[in-house]
Amino acid sequence: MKLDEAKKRFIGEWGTFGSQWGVNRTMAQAHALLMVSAKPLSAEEVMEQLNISRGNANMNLRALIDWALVKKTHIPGERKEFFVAEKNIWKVTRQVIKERKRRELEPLKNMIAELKVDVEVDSDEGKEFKKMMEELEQFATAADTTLDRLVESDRQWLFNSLLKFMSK
Amino acid sequence: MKLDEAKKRFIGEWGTFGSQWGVNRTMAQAHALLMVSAKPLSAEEVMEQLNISRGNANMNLRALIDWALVKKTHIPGERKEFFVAEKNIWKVTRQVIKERKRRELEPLKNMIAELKVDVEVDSDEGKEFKKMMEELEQFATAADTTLDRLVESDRQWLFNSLLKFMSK
DNA sequence: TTGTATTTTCAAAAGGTTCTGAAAATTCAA
DNA sequence: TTGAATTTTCAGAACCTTTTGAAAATACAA
Repeated sequence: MKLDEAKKRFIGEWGTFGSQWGVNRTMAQAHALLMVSAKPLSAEEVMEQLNISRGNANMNLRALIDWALVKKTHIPGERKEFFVAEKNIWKVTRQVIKERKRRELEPLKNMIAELKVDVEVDSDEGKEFKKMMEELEQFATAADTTLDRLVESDRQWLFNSLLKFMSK
Repeated sequence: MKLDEAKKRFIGEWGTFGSQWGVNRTMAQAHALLMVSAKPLSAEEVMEQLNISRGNANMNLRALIDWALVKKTHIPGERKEFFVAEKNIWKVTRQVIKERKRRELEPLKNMIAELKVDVEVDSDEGKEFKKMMEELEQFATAADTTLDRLVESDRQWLFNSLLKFMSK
């Protein structure tokens, strides 16, 4: 298989994968394109390679920057801006976990905590509801702390934890 | 806060949370509704509580059954079918991980393995690409095995691993 | 400054997903 | 069987998200 074809397939699949995870397909594709690109690419080049409009390229590249998965760069002698992706997959994963935790898990925890406190528990059903909220809170807290540890830890974390399990 | 209002807020938020994770909002809401419901509900009741059509209720309840998050039940003397959700949040999480792993991680792993083998590595860029695929594969495998362990393990896993980290 | 290259914005269009509701199919008590 | 209750299906409508592309804004060399 030619390199170009392999890259295209990877970009396509990564886009599909992303869209299953609530990430806009084009954003995931742009990320994949930059991940497998040896050199920084200009907005123009991203437009051409993905067959998308200028506006679309601009919007999705900025979203990637917002997620801290891509950085702007300058090339001496060039006026254009160029874009480079973080290529270390562990760093990428940690960054994604960090952002999603902040954007999603925290609001959820706040909501649960609030409902747990505010709800009237006069009926049996009320007590059941409160119990469910307490379990959810316990779960969210455990997940939160574990993910924090993962984000703070070095790239070996997953392997280490894996080895521990293997040797049990 | 009245129990009904608390339930409504929970259902709404759970729907939002789900839609950020690529799950149809209504499906997540139906799941939430059944999670906080003390009794099995009929399709009719789900329609009423969520203000959705018969077809929509049917489709999403079946999707929940397909994900093994909800089961059909019968109530003596009633002809209708009723629906109950798995209420143990650890079981729910394990089930979701299991399904998504199967539906998403496995195809991704296959694709990467294929590209890694098939790609021509005559150029430096080709070598770079292959290296990236190898890193991705390594990562996917580590994630896969760790998630398998998590799915197979009992509900204490997260707490145990948490304690280990705490005591380091 | 001025003029050109480049980036950003955003209203409208396109595309995709979800929902509705009525008709068809199924189930089951009698 | 029959027929009423219940569930399923699916084409079209509604809704939501993404994309386009041209105009406005910005950056910068001269």
